[in-house]
Amino acid sequence: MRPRLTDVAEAAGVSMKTVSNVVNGAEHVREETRQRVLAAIDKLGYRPNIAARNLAQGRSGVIALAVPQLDRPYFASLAARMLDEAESFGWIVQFHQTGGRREAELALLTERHPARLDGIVMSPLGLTAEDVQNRDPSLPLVLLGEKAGTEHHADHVGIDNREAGKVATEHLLELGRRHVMALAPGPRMDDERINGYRDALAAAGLQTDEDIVLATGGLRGQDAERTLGEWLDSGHPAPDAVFAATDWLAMGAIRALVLRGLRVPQDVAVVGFDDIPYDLATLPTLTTVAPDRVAIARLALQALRDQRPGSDPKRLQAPFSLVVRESTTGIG
Amino acid sequence: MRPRLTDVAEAAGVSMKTVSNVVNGAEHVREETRQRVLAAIDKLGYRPNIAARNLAQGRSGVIALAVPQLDRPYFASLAARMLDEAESFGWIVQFHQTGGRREAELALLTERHPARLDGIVMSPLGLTAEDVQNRDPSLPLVLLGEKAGTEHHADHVGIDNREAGKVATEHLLELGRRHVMALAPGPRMDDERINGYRDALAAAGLQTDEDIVLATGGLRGQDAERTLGEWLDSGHPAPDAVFAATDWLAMGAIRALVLRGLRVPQDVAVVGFDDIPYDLATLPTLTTVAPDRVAIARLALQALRDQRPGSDPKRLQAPFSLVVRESTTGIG
DNA sequence: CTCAGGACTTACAGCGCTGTAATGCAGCGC
DNA sequence: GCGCTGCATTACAGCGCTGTAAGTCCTGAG
Repeated sequence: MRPRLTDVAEAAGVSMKTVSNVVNGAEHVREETRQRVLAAIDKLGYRPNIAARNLAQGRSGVIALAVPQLDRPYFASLAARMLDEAESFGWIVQFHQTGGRREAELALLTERHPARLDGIVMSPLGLTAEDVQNRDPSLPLVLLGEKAGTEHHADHVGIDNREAGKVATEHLLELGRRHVMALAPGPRMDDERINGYRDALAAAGLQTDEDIVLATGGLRGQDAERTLGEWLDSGHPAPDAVFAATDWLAMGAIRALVLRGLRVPQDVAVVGFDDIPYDLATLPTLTTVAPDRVAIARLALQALRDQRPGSDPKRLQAPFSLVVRESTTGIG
Repeated sequence: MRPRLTDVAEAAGVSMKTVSNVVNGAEHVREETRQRVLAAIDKLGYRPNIAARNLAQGRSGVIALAVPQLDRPYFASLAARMLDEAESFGWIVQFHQTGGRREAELALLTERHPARLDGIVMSPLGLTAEDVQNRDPSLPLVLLGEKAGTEHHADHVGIDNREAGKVATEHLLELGRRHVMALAPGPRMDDERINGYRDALAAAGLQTDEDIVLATGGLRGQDAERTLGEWLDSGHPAPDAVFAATDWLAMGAIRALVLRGLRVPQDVAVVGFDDIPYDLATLPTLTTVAPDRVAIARLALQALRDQRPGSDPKRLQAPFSLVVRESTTGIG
């Protein structure tokens, strides 16, 4: 049988509660007592029973992490880091896949969960600002990512997309490219990443040509491949660089370019965004904006832990970096 | 306050235990009583408290899923399906990343977990057969994947790698290729996937040339790129097809080929293995063996649930299919 | 030397649920 | 009409922990 608190208490010659205090790092335990208790814990191999602790505390020790799809590399790598960090917060992470559908996201916020959750970290796609506003305020919520509007009504962790878009575009300009296309899912072309792109052009004294800010109409590589392909096929001159709002779009763009005989990066340099892990196995490997996922995870969990019902939403920013690879500087 | 079992009992005019029986679908409850209880549950919006149930039952409702890295697309997509299936089994899935390190994998099996686990599903890399054999038999364990040896001492779910390797190679042979190279992490060249490759060659009346069964020495794309690159650079004639034991190796191989002016698939057709999700954004998209991940997840969880200490290890096989894409049949 | 007050420790109830044993109550055979 | 059987239901202890209130012991000021 697994040792319990009482067993340790008996072995150490103290009360159950004192052992509990030691385990939970409470103050007001004499050093000598603590040592005796720790020795007993060690000797018996005691580990606390989480179910009992949660029952007594009225919490579950479980938080939910909701992403559109776990098998999308961006979310997988984010989830991986979230997992690492949650461990040090003492949380078990329950994963959910929403498919980006509003009803699935909403269900998580409103539904009574079989296991009461201590909080939710969600990367929303379908959720509206009202949905977030009308949620149960007793269930801590932290939002990730870039779904405009929602972030005003709950704690939010992200990176400075505008600045990142600017840095990515500046990299292209520094390589001497002057005819830089932007590719985003759109049609909402007010995306912050694209605004950063505009900032960079403006700062370089160039005028933004809104005709080469293309909306792909979707997030998949194929969407970018089709959009850019049609654009090229209709006789437009090829750009000498492409800034894509996500890595998938960048990869799709590279397909469209290469299939038409253009060389990347010699003819067209391409920058992506997200740094999804593909193990440097694509050709060419992708220059991209890499969000600091460890920081995102840590900030999100801290915010979740420290959230109090009724307090004002916090907006937190994690750092990012530009990772330069073959798609802008070439091979070798 | 959240309604409890007693609240429902009071509302329905029965005992707490009867409500419990209804909730848990027990027999011996009169239909009329059941209806009354269900109405009360519905009216109060009752949901069971998992922490309390687990405490009373001595289980935790949590299983662990351990994979080397969650941000590797293969494991991410497997984890995604595992999550879907676990829901219908009433399990919360606790994810773990082992990095493929034996000590991390072993720790999961031997360590006392803060939350007692109801079972572990693990994709082992470092674990030895002895480690598996000497584990705590009271903790149900199901192994996934292809770490030879371990599967004899615990329930195991996989696909028929040999048959799959054969099917993949046959596809290359059917395209008229005759000089088919095999690429595997090695140096253990008894890999079942490669044996399937040998089977296919033998069935076609071709002799296996063990000189073109190359060991990459690692799982990453770079490993395959370097291995194949060096082989080509040292003057060997290029094969007209490559069967790679994983998609990453296939992608690395494609890099090595294309960077040397060979066209895929015109000069060299390439088949991978695993069907990791890259959204059809690579160029060319990869022909590959796609394991049925839903089946794998379901079989694994069923096995976990039905496992009894001391019973003989079961070996379960999930189906697979060959997905034909550009890397063998070309573009368009 | 006394006593207030802080440091440390303990006893005990109770978190919400389930398992077990016990009880109630028909219907049945004799 | 009695005991028996088996279904339906109940009472209650207890899962292992933590919060609270109530101690006990010691120190230093008066």
